[in-house]
Amino acid sequence: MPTPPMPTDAELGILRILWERGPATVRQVYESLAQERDLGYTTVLKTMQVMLDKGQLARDASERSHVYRAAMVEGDTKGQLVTDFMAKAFSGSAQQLLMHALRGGKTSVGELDAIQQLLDEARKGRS
Amino acid sequence: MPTPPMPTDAELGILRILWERGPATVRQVYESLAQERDLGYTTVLKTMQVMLDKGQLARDASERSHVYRAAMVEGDTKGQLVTDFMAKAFSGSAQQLLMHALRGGKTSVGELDAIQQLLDEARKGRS
DNA sequence: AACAAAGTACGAGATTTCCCGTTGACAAGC
DNA sequence: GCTTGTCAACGGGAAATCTCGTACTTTGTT
Repeated sequence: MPTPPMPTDAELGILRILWERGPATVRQVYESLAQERDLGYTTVLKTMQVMLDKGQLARDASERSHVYRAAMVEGDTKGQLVTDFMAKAFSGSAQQLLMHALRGGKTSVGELDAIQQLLDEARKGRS
Repeated sequence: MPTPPMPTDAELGILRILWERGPATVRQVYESLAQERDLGYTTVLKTMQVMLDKGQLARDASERSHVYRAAMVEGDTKGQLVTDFMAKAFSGSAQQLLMHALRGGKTSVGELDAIQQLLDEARKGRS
């Protein structure tokens, strides 16, 4: 009730689509997800209905095709997710987290610049 | 076992202890874990036995109290974990990951410095 | 030798997660 | 009016996960 529970993996996949595309129907979400992995339409529908019950999603049911959207602030949810993951896997160390995130060298130079900017801002907040 | 599967949450808790303390007996892991949350000795034992079967842990059974250790390279496992998480929650964006990790301002100045160093090294690898 | 303490092995219940088939409502076109 | 297609609703099943109780084994102590 007051605190919607942490999304499961399947739920996170749906949230990610809604975060990227904005409010969407079940079919739109389904078609995005089906490109990544094999699953049925009713599976997505059921999951989104459950998420509606949990308070993770909200919807506009005025039209025949209901339009769903993420119910919570995107940044809050993501922050909670990463904090939880950081605690579970890295004992809460942001340094370790980034170290292993940059490993593999998949991060572009542009992204590195953006990270630099984030870092500068975080520094200002401390001093 | 070609590919040891991704650790579950409970398994990750055990791995984290072993990464921090090095090889340990079930009782030692149990006592560390019991400080964080409430659970039984046999629960930890059983989980570690399952992990042994899966190839996530290895053990020295020559002594009466078996000594367990993480079977895979710590860095590889952590890298895989963070890559997977980054894909699921942030569509693979390291920038978004760090942005939400630094949110909340729990990161110390010393850690920020260490992150800066990581960033510089990553930059060198690109240019 | 008998007993107690500590540890492992085994099995299994409870819960969560994930997935889909089926059904019924509704609308559009013939 | 009947058929066809789309969608939400519902129920439930299979698998993974987490947890613990019980039984057996080994070691040490009296």
